[in-house]
Amino acid sequence: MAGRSYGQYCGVSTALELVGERWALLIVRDLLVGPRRYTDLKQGLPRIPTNILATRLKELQAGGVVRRVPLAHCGLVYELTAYGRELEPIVQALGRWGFRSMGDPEEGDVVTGDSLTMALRTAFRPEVAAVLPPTTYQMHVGPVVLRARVAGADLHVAQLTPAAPPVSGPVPGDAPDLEFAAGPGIRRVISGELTPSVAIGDVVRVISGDPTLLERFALTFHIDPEGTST
Amino acid sequence: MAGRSYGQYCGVSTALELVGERWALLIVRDLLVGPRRYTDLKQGLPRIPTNILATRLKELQAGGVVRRVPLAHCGLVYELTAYGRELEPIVQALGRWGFRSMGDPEEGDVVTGDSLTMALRTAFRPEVAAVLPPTTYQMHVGPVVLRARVAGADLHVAQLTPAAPPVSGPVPGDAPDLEFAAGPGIRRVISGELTPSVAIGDVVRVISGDPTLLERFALTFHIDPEGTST
DNA sequence: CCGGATCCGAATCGATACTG
DNA sequence: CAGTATCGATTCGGATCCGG
Repeated sequence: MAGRSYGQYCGVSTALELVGERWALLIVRDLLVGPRRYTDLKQGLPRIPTNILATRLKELQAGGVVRRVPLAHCGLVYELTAYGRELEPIVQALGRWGFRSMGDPEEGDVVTGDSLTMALRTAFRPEVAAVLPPTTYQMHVGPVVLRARVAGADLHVAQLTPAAPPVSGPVPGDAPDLEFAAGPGIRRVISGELTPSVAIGDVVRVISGDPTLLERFALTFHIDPEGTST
Repeated sequence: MAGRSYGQYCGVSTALELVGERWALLIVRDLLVGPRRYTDLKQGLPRIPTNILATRLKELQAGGVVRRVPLAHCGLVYELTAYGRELEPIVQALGRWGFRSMGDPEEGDVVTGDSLTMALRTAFRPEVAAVLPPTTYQMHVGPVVLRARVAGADLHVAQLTPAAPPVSGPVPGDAPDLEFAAGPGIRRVISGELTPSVAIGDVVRVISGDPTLLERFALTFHIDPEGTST
């Protein structure tokens, strides 16, 4: 194993030995949304080989980043330790930094519920949201359906995607103020390259609610492609 | 190349495709200190295979992170683009996060001038330094010699290590207020596990100047091992 | 010396299949 | 559901070599 070490006594190289291997930070990204079972992770990372996932989870446990928690009645989940959760600002900063290098999606690229949830949390501007009225957005991106409830400086994202609708009553929470389906171009709305009004009908299709609320959405969720916001 | 893609349309995976490969962020770390020539990078990353270094530099250029700059009279240097420099807070955050997992150095681990320079910049607390008198520290860690000049909220680190001493006059700048040699245990001073007075004679050997200035050093450069500071 | 390119064995990764 | 096992395709690591 000495061959895998960077051979430096340094915080950065130590960090990279813990979470710098291929796929590791994407596993962390998904676990930042919540505890996940092995199968959930595999589904959220469609291209990860199963043996790599198993190996990474063992390494992350050995590094004190992830914990394996047997569930009461069925199966088990992986969850981040407190130490692992401290990676959230780093993962978000990486997401912000990588944001402006995302071109258009490659053939076969997917958007997952967890990645979109983290993207929303990354783009969320609490100080802007705080001065806007509480709003619930429901968005469809490909097969993913998310509900983002913004109230004051707080954001709560729920994934409705693979959930079988409960027999009685609609989805949890109140009805969304705005429901829309977005293509990949939603990225340009988040970055401000595209104004919401232009986006409507092009990359955004409003399903229900007041279309002008898309403006509020763009104010609430924003990533400046120039690094001005750090 | 499609086999190397994470297959996700997401800022984090995009970032990891740019700087997530092995060694890439350590190259960035060294370039954050300043432009470096190929040979400098190779020396600062003693364990990197030369073909990997060449490959990474090409990939980082293709990603717009690094630029290749021919020098006027001799050779050329690599330097970060503006986009690459935006990785500084991320590299620092990784260094802070990894800091508390650094055990004692493994056999063969090295400390380089660039890694120590970044470590100092990472541990530097401008708001604390601002209320302390200007101070110049000169530290020896293994073969590395660094001079850190703290003035108000500003820090300037110079590497004296491999520099042939100029024929006339001493090293640049004024004489250090405190000069000391530190072992790996200096880490415990930075983290506050060890008080400066205890450290003296154990992990720190004062060469010249007032030994009580080590206290000021520990106040100026500090990384809280608990994630309280984020 | 600087800035790599080349070659080769060892380790890892990726894809698929299989099991308790 | 939660992984192992297997195996070819890549990549990594170490060393050497080469043109300026």
